[in-house]
Amino acid sequence: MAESGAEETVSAEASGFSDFSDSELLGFLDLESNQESSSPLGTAGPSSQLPGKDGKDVRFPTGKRELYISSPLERFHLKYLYVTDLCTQNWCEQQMVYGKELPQLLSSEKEDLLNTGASIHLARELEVHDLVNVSITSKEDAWAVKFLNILSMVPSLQSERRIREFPVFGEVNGVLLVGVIDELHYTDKGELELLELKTRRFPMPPREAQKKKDFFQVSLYKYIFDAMVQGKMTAARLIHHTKLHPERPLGPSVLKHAQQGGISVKSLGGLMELVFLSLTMSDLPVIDRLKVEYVHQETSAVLDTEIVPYEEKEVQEKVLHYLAYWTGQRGPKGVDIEEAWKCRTCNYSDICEWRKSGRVHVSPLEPPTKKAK
DNA sequence: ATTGCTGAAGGG
Repeated sequence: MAESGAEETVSAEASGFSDFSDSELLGFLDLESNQESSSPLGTAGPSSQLPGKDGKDVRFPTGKRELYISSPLERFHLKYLYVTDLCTQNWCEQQMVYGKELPQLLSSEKEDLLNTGASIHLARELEVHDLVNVSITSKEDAWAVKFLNILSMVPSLQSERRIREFPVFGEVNGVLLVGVIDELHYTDKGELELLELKTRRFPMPPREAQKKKDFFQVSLYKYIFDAMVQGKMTAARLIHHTKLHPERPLGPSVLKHAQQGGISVKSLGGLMELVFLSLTMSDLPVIDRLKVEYVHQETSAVLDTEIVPYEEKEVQEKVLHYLAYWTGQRGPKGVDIEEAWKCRTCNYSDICEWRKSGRVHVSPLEPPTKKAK
């Protein structure tokens, strides 16, 4: 489906905004907007509820020796978390923490692995839409681009096309989570299916720990996506978390591309309202099927395909547990002894406090145990 | 502004 869209590159003015890189806007390729597409019968999945009304400002007594230990969320100056933060946390929470504290370079071997995976993903993305560079100079611009992408993708999905890299965001237990869904499409049975592609260096199926993490990832995407289409995420809550300024003028490049996409907005606030209308009024169902596909990087051979059972309670429990670390209700936890093998490939095993605490006592340098047959 | 700030995922 190689549709040629307006391809355009706007180079970023190097005007002191080195902190902001260009953002990418998807080409608006489907302005015919076939809104008459039959709405697939959403086989009503388990209704997701977002707990945590939050909004309660905790007051710290100004009294004498009230010590306030800031939460990791505050210490790292994070207004929100990525879905993949929680997934890394699922792999090893302690490793995730070190990754935030010491974002050192990965080993080049690991870097190659990740880059190869990223380029395979990019190639797939380009199969369904073009990319357009948009100059941005503020976080409002960055979010506006994200919203414009959603506005272009929703109709595309509803006219039976697959969409890739769909942005999601949602409030869970008072914390904003942000992520990107790899792919969404309708199956021939009319079910809305989420597909997560995982590429692998070696032509072997994933082990249990890997699957557990990936299953959690897609389940969390569904949790957030469902809440979005059910109108549970509001502009007000998003603004609350991100501290976005809805009335701050958008940059010229963003405005230009909005116009080219047939969207007339002047402010971020107006754009946000459009997005929430689009999400809730487009007859989008909740996600019916979660699929993870493992593919060999070199040969593209499919190594494993998994249909993930969605257990809403388990997802909620896990998220609650992970967020308890972030909100300072508990300290970080490393892997259990059975998963000490993960330490072998961890960059932080030398300095790992969890290991020093003796909870894991398998040396990462220890040779693999030979299995006598 | 005194107090600032983030492409997400990439794979194991």
